[in-house]
Amino acid sequence: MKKGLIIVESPTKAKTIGGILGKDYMVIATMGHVRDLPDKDMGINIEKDFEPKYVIIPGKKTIAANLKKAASQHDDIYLATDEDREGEAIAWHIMHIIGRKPDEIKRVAFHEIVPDAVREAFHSPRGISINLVDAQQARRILDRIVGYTISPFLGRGLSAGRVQSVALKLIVEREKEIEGFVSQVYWTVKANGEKNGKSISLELAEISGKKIEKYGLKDSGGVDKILEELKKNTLTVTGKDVTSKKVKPYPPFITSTLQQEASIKLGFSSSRTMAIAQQLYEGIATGEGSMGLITYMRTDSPSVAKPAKNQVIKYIGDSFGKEYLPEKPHFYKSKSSSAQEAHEAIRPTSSLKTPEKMKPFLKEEQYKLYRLIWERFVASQMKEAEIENTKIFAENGKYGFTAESNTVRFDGFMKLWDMKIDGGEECAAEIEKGEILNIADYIKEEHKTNPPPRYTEASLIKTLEKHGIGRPSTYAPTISILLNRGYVKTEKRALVPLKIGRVVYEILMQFFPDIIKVDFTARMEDGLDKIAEGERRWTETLHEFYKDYKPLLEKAKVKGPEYDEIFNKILAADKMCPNCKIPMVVKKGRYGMFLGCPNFPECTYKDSIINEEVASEDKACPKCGIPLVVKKGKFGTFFGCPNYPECKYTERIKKNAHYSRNRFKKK
DNA sequence: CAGTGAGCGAGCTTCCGCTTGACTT
Repeated sequence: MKKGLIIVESPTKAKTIGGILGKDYMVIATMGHVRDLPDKDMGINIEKDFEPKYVIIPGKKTIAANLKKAASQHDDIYLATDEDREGEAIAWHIMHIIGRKPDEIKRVAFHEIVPDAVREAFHSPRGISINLVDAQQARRILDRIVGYTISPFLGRGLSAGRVQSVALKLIVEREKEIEGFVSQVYWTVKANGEKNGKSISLELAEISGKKIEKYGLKDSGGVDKILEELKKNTLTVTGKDVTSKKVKPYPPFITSTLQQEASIKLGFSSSRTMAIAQQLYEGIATGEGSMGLITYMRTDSPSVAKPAKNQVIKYIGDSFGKEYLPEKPHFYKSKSSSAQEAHEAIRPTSSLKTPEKMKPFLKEEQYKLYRLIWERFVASQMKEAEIENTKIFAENGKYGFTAESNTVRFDGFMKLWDMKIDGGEECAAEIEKGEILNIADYIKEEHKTNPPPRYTEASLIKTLEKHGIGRPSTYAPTISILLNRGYVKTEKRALVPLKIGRVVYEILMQFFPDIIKVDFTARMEDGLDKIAEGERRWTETLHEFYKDYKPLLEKAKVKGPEYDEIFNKILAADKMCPNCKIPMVVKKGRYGMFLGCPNFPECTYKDSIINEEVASEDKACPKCGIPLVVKKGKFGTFFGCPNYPECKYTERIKKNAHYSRNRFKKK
């Protein structure tokens, strides 16, 4: 008989804990949630104080059975799920599944899976925090109500939710901003010359002591006059300002920053980054057996376990020299108030496993990502870089010019972590006050203002995180949902809304504007905090939400003409029925949306809706090498080769293969 | 589920968050 049963979420965590505590304990992994609201219906009795109906998740029946069996064989049961809202709820659900009372289980938690922290946690077990569980229930139920009432309102194949719909809103509104952007022409004036054989360029910054605003010179004729005047005089250096500044390293990675950097530096999508990180976490076969190379990859905390910190500090001293160590070790904490910090930062499990040493055991993409994680972590504990900044001020009559240069005095962490420092004018440091500059020419340069850039997966995740929307485990899946539903597509890594996405956005703005406000989640989180702190009952928070939500729902049920107008305006734009010569309208059938003639049933002409932008994706026939075209078949639209019937190549439209929501579902 | 080379069909699938399976010939 073993001493006790330990229940955790992840199999890797189970293995590590087993290794620390020895064979006296049995460790089981739940693979995340085991019990949840049912899939097929709402599962909430709103009239009865939002009473939830929980069921074993279909794909988790075996795990639930294993848990029950193991529990019956052990007296001591330790629920060691993550110490956050979801982890507490998982522990609570397991308690119910195995049929134990609160005083018959022990709740233990640790933020770092290192021997000291784990042993200490097992010495001081606590009970389940029902307040935290209630906060999770409120979150879960609110999301279910929103998702399961708005989605059917939109129609088959379409969906809405607290997180995905805000993501969609950000993308659509950015696109509108770009479409409505009016570019403005503006000018800059430069003085180009040389000193000691090096070129220098100063920019006009002031006129009569007044600073020129950004995009301030809009008149080409006026700029020409300035140039004329400038040519009459010399340019004298009137000031030189040298300052030194320290640049701190970046914190070690958390999920969102890893996804951002992997996108920028490696060109990986969020889901690809997560899949590769998962491999590094689960274990890589090296000469000394299989071992996890990185810590857990779904985290919102940049904190670092003490042994790991000591190890990297020693490594830096040994490999780079003591001068690369900061006076005091850097300490990082989360910037986000919504962070739950159940895990530590994403870092190598050992700093001594350098990317070069590990390279023989890694696939190319694994190596690239591991290297990024390793370098970011080691750099995060290195000394600040020292940058010397030189500013030059020069005058030509009433016109003031400036030039700037940056020089790295001490590279510090930049020895490892590439950071762009704008060098500026290389000879600015050699210029002295009082000097008359040798200016060959004054020129004007034409510029135009640019619209804001489209979101990329990385910048969207950054924005969502900033507003506390979504969690480390959902950033990549949320983007996959938008892609798979045909709401958006990627174009050179930028997210571009499609017609279907615009329809959903317009409908949500019309009927549920409050739900897709960017600060909706923040306000929800405030409510959840109150529940977690025991200041409020979870049902009260839900009642308060539902009081405002219900009228919206009632109003939406009526739909009204504006509902159809939005669909027709975007999806049936300019499509005419060839028989009746009148505009077609969007119809909703068993198999989804299609275009029909308003004269139905007299006229039965119909046509498919094609999310045209999807069709324009640069997909080529692998046999013929020519772009595929959208075809219509009995199961809807698909990509086909234009060479049909000679070439019968086909491809399914949409479906991002990286992620499917229903992987655990069984028939 | 997968699959599609023509022309069905007018209300039943959907959310967010946890976590990666391991079929019997």
